[in-house]
Amino acid sequence: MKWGSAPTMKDVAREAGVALGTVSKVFNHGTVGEEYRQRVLEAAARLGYQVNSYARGLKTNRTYAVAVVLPNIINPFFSVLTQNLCQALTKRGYRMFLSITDFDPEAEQRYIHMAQQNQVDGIIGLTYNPELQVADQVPFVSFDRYVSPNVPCVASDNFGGGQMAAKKLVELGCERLLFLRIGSTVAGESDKRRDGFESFCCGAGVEHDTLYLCDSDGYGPFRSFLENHIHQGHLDYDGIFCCTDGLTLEIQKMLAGFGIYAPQDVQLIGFDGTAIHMGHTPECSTIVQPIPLLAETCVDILLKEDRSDLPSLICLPVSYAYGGTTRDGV
Amino acid sequence: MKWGSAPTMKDVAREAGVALGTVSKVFNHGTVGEEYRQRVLEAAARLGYQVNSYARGLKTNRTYAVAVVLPNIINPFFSVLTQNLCQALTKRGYRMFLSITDFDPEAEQRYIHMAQQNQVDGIIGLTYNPELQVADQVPFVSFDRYVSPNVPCVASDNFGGGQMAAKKLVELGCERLLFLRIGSTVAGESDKRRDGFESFCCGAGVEHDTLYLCDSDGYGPFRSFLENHIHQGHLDYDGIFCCTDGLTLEIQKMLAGFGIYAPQDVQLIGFDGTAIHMGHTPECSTIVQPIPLLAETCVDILLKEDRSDLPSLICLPVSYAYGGTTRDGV
DNA sequence: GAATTTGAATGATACGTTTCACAAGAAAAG
DNA sequence: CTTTTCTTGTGAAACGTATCATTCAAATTC
Repeated sequence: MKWGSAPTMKDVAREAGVALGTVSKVFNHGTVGEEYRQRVLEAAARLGYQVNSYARGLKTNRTYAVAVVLPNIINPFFSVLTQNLCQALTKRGYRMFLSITDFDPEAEQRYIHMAQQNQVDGIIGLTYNPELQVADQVPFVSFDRYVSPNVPCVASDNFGGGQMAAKKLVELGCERLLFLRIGSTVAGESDKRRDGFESFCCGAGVEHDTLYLCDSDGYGPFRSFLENHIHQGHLDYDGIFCCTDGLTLEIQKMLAGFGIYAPQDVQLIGFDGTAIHMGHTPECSTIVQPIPLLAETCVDILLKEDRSDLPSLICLPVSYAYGGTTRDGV
Repeated sequence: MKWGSAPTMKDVAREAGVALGTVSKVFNHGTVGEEYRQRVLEAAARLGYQVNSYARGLKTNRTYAVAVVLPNIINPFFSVLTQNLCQALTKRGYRMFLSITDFDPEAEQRYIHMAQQNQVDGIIGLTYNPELQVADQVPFVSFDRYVSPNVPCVASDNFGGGQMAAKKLVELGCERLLFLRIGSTVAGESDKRRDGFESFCCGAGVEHDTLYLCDSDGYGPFRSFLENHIHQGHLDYDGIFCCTDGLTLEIQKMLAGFGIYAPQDVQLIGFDGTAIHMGHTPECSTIVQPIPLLAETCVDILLKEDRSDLPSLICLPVSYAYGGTTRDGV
């Protein structure tokens, strides 16, 4: 063994006085006699041998690495999701290779390409590029977004969550509901929150309005909208469903600026419930996404051996959690 | 080229009618005639060829991958740091392997081992295992914590930050200061916040107290401490420096429960300032860590060619940001 | 005890690159 | 016209592993 460079199997074999293949078997699933196994393990320990995973990857075409492509991890929902993905992958013996796109469609494509350069056993992506090219070569699971017919999409039951929020608000006495949304221009599963909300309202004959914004619009339009619907210190709506916990908090602050407080004057329900997954009590009443389950499911589907007959959309159940902005205090 | 398996350089060479080595040169820094280069590139495009980075890694011993080992990424400080690390690495053409230890010393050691066996080009770690074994083989940069003599440590100027906080509070009229800390039992650079705080107080002859807790203690002791120092609705301290923005918010809530409000009754300063890096205005006045710079510095030092003569500790400058919990409102 | 099966060690081969010594031709120098 | 220098294409030889067809001995069966 040359000094300075890492010891190889050949070194271990020489040190242990066995054949190369025997050493290989020890570090894989081969059957090796107990005596030989010990000899090899000792020699390996003595030399500080570690498997070279690049040589292994070259031979096996398996890398035990999965690429996770996300717009960012600053948004608590994404950071909690990432952490759960990381744990789910680790549990199965996989490592996580994280790419952050910052919502840049080109970056998304670039990362997907890079990941496919034979470096990864699969990709989990939350992408906004509507014309993303994904080679069938590498297993791909999409989060929240439809990519192409053969790419499974994992998401929360956004429709059900929207219904749940509206139903809850009505049960708590609300009579004029409002749905507020801000997000990407590219539609995803999460936009079904509105559909669920409207479906319930229409079905139950509840008065309701909707304000649907894109990130580029900023919060300004919310402010003017609310302003236009406040008369003599009184808001036209008594229940608001916001597409996100983050938005809920912003709206709460905004309304407080107008002297309108939750839950006395208006009840607010958000979506995500990440605070719960962070071990805190939620800062607002919310529809909780089952993040750990979402992560597990993504990984399960991604690593499924049988790649034929994959589901195209998996919706996972959400739940409601009280968090102070509604009048169902525990 | 066998169907179903990715095309190799050999396939490209055959397709282009050139030698294997020529193809290789095209995808590296070799000098190749313009005509040949075109032929190769076209053939590669036609075949959809992509470099197999495992074979490349095997030959070059360079993987362009860096492992990042963190306790979690749910804490906003860590998630912002991770995002910045990711960007800094990407900018230099490196990929990021992310491992989450959840503060488990064994997991830390396991991940470091794994990272080394996976032949990453370097490791950036924030670890709490006091007896962490790090092979000199792989470059290592530690965040906030001293690991061993030859492992550079990158951190904010925590001492200076502590001084700054105390100074600011005094400038804003505080006369009895309190420092509150909760964190790991393992000491790190961030514990110098207290030292800086005390240094200033002692130097300036300011009355001050300190409460130093570990995670396992929970917030209970804070509550009792504060309770014991409230007499007739009046807190003994008029300025509190909390070791973290998160703690600041907790303390603020706790005090509000006692009818004591910031900044009227007491001024609070936190540490981290992640809200700023997330594009929000901070929720509390705070000492801001220069997270982008921290990330850049970690990466710079990690990837420095000349590994001799590395600094053992790099302290980066912090700054103060107003956030509503002090009386210096803009 | 001979024949057969089983279990385990062996070592050559291939994976897809990079690299390097060489060759071949063109250009420059004498 | 010869010699030298440069440029650029070539193909063989690693890199460290997994695999597989062999081989060899021991265990089992008849």
